[in-house]
Amino acid sequence: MTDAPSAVTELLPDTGSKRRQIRPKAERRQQLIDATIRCIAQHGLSAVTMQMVTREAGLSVGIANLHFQSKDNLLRETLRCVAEEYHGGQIEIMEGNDIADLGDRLDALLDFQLGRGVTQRQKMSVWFAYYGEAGARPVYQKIVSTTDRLAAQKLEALFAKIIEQGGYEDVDARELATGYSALIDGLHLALLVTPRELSKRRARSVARDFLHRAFPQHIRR
Amino acid sequence: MTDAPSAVTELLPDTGSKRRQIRPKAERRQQLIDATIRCIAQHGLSAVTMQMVTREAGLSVGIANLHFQSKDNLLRETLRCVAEEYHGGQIEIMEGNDIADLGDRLDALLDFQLGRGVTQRQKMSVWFAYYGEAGARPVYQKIVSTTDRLAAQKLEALFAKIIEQGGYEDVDARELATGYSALIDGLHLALLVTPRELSKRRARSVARDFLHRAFPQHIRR
DNA sequence: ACCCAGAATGAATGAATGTTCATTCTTCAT
DNA sequence: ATGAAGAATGAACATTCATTCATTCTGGGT
Repeated sequence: MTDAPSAVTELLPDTGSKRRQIRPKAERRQQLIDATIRCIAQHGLSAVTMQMVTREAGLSVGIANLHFQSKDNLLRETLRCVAEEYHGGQIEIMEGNDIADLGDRLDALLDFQLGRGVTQRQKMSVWFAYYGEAGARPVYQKIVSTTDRLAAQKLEALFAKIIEQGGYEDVDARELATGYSALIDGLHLALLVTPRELSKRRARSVARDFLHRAFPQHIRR
Repeated sequence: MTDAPSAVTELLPDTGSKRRQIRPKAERRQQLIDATIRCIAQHGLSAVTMQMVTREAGLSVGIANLHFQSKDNLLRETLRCVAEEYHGGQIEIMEGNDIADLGDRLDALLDFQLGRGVTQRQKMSVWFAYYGEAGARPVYQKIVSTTDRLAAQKLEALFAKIIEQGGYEDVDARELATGYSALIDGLHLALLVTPRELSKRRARSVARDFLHRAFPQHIRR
């Protein structure tokens, strides 16, 4: 449930706990982004403060403005990081050729979308925290919709191939891709807000059901 | 697109614009909640301030703490208001007997869920703003899940009746209800974040497609 | 016509937050 | 060993925000 200790210094074997460490810029940036994710998940986007984030990262307050120029920018980069991880993972599965059978590839996609990595409460919380603000902040909208569009295109292409292969009638790839994406988002939401009502197992089952109805030859019940 | 003037005083015909008005408690509460909804939609939940809300309502800052005891409470009541409007509307359609044909009733539900009232950007923004914070705020979770559960039960019951009537095989009411709810939520999300990619018209078509696949006799393509 | 219960106001207050920058410390090339 | 480049620190500052409350104003009851 809880994560690893937040301060990197705590993980290193020999250093005294308060020794100042100098690390490359990229590493510090990631460290701060990870801390931001944990803070958003635990306290909510609107309650996150710079002091909270830097303390969670085990660093001083000034460092956040050194590596990111402002709180706004840190939050932006954190969203970009989560979005790229999610969409990147999807795209890798969809356009990779390591899984030949299309049904299996769809299965792998589903496992990724509703599996351990993505549906961790932390990541889901961040995801929807930003969605909540997206209506008022064009920057967030842009980050999400840019990565989103690419993934949607790949999904549509995969569906089109499956439709062709299976000779499915009355199935429109674009329409179905939109529906499937919305379904997955909705299931994530339900897992986040009402986890008692919906287990991950059942969420997967619901999504498989959707796919089975469209592609009965490729996805078995 | 934009709403009516915010200050009630502006609407009244004869009063000078700055005359102080005394109104019953319930009316002021609703006035403040409406203003809060507009503010959240326009600026995002995390940017909403008391001054912003009271100015939007055309009232002084002190009044918010007079009718609600704190900002926290105002936000809570606003969520409750939106949640009850949404779920109440659904339940009314589902358990009302004014629509005899089950297919038509399902159609009415879909129209409500993706029609003018609910998918106004304002309401959707509020809805997801709270979802975003729900992971960190048990109070929000409780408000949403309480109303949610009731609507889910009614939907499951409606689906069960349709399944019985149509003699549909291999369709589980509970599973399908979960999927449909998730789909609608996901479509709302897409309408909010990527309105360019998805029109309301197409969203409705996607949802109808889902229902058609499950209940071909009741919902025609 | 008068009064008063209580609705409404908004300046004042104190707490919290983002950002800055003078200073300290670490590392590594020389 | 030494010095310089720059990474890291955290006290200090200015700003913003929620909340309070002494005061003003309104409308209905008498």
